[in-house]
Amino acid sequence: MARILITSALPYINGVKHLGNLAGSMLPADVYARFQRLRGHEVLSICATDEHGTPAELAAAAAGQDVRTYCDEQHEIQKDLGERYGLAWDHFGRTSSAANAELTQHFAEVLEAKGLIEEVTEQQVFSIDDDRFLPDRYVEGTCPNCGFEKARGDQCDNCSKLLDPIDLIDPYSAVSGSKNLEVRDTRHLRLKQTVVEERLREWVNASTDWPPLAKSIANKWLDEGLRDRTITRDLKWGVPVTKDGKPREGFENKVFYVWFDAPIGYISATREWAEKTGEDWQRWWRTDKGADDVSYVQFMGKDNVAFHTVSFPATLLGSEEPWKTVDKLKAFNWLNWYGGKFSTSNKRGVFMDQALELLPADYWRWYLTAYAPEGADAQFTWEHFQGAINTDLANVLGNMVNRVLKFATSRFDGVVPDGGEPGEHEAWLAGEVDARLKAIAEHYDVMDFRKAAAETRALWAAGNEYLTRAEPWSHFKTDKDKAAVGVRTGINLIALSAIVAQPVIPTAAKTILDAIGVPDENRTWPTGKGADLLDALPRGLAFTVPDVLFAKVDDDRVAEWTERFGGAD
RNA sequence: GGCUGGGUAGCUCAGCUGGUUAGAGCGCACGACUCAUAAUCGUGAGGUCGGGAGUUCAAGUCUCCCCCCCGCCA
Repeated sequence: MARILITSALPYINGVKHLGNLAGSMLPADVYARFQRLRGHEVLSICATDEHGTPAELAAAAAGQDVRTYCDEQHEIQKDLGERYGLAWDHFGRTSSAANAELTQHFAEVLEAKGLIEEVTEQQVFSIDDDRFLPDRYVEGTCPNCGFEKARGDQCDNCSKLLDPIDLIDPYSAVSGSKNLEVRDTRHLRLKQTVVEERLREWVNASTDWPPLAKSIANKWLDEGLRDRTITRDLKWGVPVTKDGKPREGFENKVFYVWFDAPIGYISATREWAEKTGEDWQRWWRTDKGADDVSYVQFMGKDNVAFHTVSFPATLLGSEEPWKTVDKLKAFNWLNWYGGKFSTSNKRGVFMDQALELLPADYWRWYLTAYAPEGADAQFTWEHFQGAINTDLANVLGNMVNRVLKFATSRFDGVVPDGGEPGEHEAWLAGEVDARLKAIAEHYDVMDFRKAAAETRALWAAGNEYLTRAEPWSHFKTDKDKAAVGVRTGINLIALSAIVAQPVIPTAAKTILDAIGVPDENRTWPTGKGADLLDALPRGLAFTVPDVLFAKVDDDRVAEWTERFGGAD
C-alpha cells in the first residue's frame, strides 16, 4: 500500500470559483484521490483557501466588511460548494490560520538564518490622505506602456504588462481616490532565490515524474536567472513579520507577501487536519519523520507551474530542513467559454454555485473530467455539454442500468437469477472487462483523465453490446436458463460499471450500488478476473430499480441556459 | 519581441522512439432489435494530417521557413 499526498492549487478567497477553476485542479485532484483510495492506498487530500493579499482586502472593502469577516464567510461558502461537488478533502484549510502564520514565520526565520533573506529599502507609493502605503492593486493610474487609464499597480488589465506602482502616470489611491500621493522609502525582506538556484536546478533535473511542460517552464525560469523576490508588503492583512518569534522591528505594519505564505498553506492545512483528527502531520511532510515513502502529487493550472516548480521549492530547499517536495505534478490548460475565457472579474461563464442550480454535481464532474483541458485549452459550449451528458450518462450508462434492472424485475422477480451457464457471449464480455479495467487503472495512474473516462465509458458501452449479443428478452420465451445468464451477467456488469465510475460520479455510482445491494467492502477497485467479476453477486440477491439516474438535457434547456449565461456572445 | 503547447474527419480529440489501406467518441445516413430514459446494436460516408521546401527506400510522425490559436515571460 502506497502513501499518496495530494494537493490542489489553493482557490483564492475572492468569490465563488468558476467551472474552469474546478476543472483545472480541485476536481481532478479529487478524482485521483478517490481512485487511489479505491485501490486501497493511504491517501491524504489537502486543499485550502488562499486568503491574503490586496485582492482580498479590496473585495472585503467593496462588500463593506472587514477582511477577516469577509474571509470567514467566503471560506465557508467555498468549503460548502466544494463539498456539494463531492470534493472529498481530508481537510480544507485556510492560509489565514494560526498554523500557517506560525509556519510562514518559521520558514522566514530559518531562511534568514541560512543567509537567504536580506533587508532592503524600496520605494513605494504612499497615500497621505489614507495614511498608508499603497502596494500592488491599491494604487491605480494610467499605464506607462499602453496609456490605459485604469491600470492597477501590479499589472495593467489592458495590455497585461506587469507594472511597478511607482511607474504609473497620474496615480490615485484605489481606497479613497486621493491623488495626494508621494513616493516614500520602505524597508522590506527579500528572498535571495539566486543563492538556491543551483540546488533548484539539480532538484528539477532529478525529478522524473513531471510532464514536459512543467519541466520546461522550470528550466526556463532557471535559465533566465532567478530574481530575488521581495516577500513582504505594506499591508495589515497577512502573516505578521517576526524576528526570533517577536514582531520584527520596523515591520510592525507589514506582512508577508501572499505568494510566500500561500503554498506553505499546503503544509499548515495538513497540520490543521492533524490537530482535528489526532493524526501525525509530519509523517506526510518531513522526510525525517516518515514522509520519505510518500508520493506527493500536485494539481494546478498551467499558470501556477512556475510557482510550484521553482518558488515554493526555493523556500523548502532553502530552509535545508527535510521537507517533502513534489514528486508528480499535473498541470491543466484552460477551459474556455465560447472562444473567450472564463473570467471571475467579468462574470463570464458559469460559476460553481450556478452550475449546481442547473444540474447535480455528477453531471459536471463527468463532463469536466471526460473533456478536461489536458493537452490543450478546451472549449466549453452548452451544445457540447448537452451531447456529453445525454449520450455518455443518460444513454450509455443510465439506460443500461435501467433496461437491465427493469427487465430483471419483470421477468425474474427482482432478484439476481440462478440457472444456466456462461457461454461465448459471456466470455467475450469477460475479455472486455479485463481489458477495460486494466486500461482505466493505467490511465488514472498517470493522471490521463480524458482517457480514463473514455475507457470507463467503453466498459459501459460493452455492457450494451453484450446485451445485444445475449438478447435475454428473446431467450426468455424459449430457454429461461439462457435468459437468466444474460440477466445475471448484466446485473454484475452494472455493479462493475458503477464501481469503476465512483471516482468521477460518486453519487450516481452509490445510487446504483445501493440499489443492487453491494456492501461497502465490495466497492473497492476490482482485482479479480473478468469472468469471476461477472458472477460475483450472490444468486437470489434482491435489488431495487433506482429512479432515472440521469435526466436528459433537452434543447429547450440549452436555449434557456444560453440565454441566461450569454453563451455565444 | 523571446519561449512552451497547439493547428489531424462537420464537432471534440488519440496518434510512443518515422513503416502495411491515418484512428476513437459525438453528429450524420442506412439497416437491425424492441428489454430500456425514441434508449441500444451494426454498417457506412467523411480527412491532400495549417502552408511550403527538404532529409529518407518510407513522414501527421525528423529538419528549415512561413501563417494562425492559447499561454508564460518581457
